[in-house]
Amino acid sequence: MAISGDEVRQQVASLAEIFRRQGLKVTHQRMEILKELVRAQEHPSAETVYVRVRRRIPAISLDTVYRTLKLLEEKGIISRVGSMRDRARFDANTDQHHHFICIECGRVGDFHSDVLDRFPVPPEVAEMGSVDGVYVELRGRCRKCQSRATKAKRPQEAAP
Amino acid sequence: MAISGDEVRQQVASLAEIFRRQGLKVTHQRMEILKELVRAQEHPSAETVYVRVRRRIPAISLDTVYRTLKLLEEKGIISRVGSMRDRARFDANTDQHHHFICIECGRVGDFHSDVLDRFPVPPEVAEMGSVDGVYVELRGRCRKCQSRATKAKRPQEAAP
DNA sequence: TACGATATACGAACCGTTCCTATTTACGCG
DNA sequence: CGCGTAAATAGGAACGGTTCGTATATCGTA
Repeated sequence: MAISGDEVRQQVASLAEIFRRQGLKVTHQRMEILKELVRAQEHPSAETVYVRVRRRIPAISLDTVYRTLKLLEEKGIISRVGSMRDRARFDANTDQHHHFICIECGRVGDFHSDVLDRFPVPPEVAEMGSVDGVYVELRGRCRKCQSRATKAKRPQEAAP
Repeated sequence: MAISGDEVRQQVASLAEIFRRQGLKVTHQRMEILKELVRAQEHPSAETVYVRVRRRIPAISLDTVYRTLKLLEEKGIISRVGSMRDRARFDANTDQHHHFICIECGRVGDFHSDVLDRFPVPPEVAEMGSVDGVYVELRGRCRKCQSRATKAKRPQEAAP
């Protein structure tokens, strides 16, 4: 859940500052998109944000919404629910297990964990509904991508 | 990691049985698709499976691969990596938190868990690479979908 | 206020996935 | 072992979410 009520009004006043701090231009469209997202309680889709923002900026384009959401994500101002990979990946193993995923190359590794399999459902979640599965992703960089990055970076680090 | 080596050869012989047990026809295409998936070590995409199976069945269509993978998933014979939702969802909250997601309507709820945030990286994962994030989804049915399902089912249960 | 860099709107393009439909195939039955 | 029928496939067209290309408009600064 995001913030709400009076808090929103206070925060909205400083949303422009968030953009400025990142060296981004403060445009009408960006302000409304971020405002709408902060106000939203339910993790909206790009389309949903688009529809809502259009109430105030009827001429806004869906493309601007997509570009802005992507930008905000890159700057760490917002986040994205779930693992939006480009394509589906399949697994012949249907046993209870979890994944390590390289955020650079997409490599997937399996692992097992009793702690995760037995993770007790927190009371706050129990109120939301019934849980019948735990899906966990550990995200990081695989060996190969790590060493590749090191090789590429060393010259830069050595530079003034 | 799936099974491998001698195990594969044994299992392949009984793959047909897996289909029959589910009341599905045993076709050349299905056999090769499942065989390829069982053999694969790296959670391949539909496209990858397609390319590989085409080495043995040059005329197979990509559509058949997609239909078969979907079918296998529905029957619980294979699984899918990650949360392939239809569209991206965004969140103005960038604090460390996790999600409850209703598998029926897609509703998303946030929750916090120190246990998950502090989850120690298992040694087997440490060997794969460096971990810098834990993403957890508790999957289930939200209150609304639960009660809707109950209402819809009762008449059926009452029927002969 | 004018200028240069950056953003926007719009429509076209993209890409993974699914749908449509004619043809082929698996397999229970004689 | 050949038939008949329901089920599966190939091929291509369609689809939906997302991104790109480009001319125009806007922000922030000098």
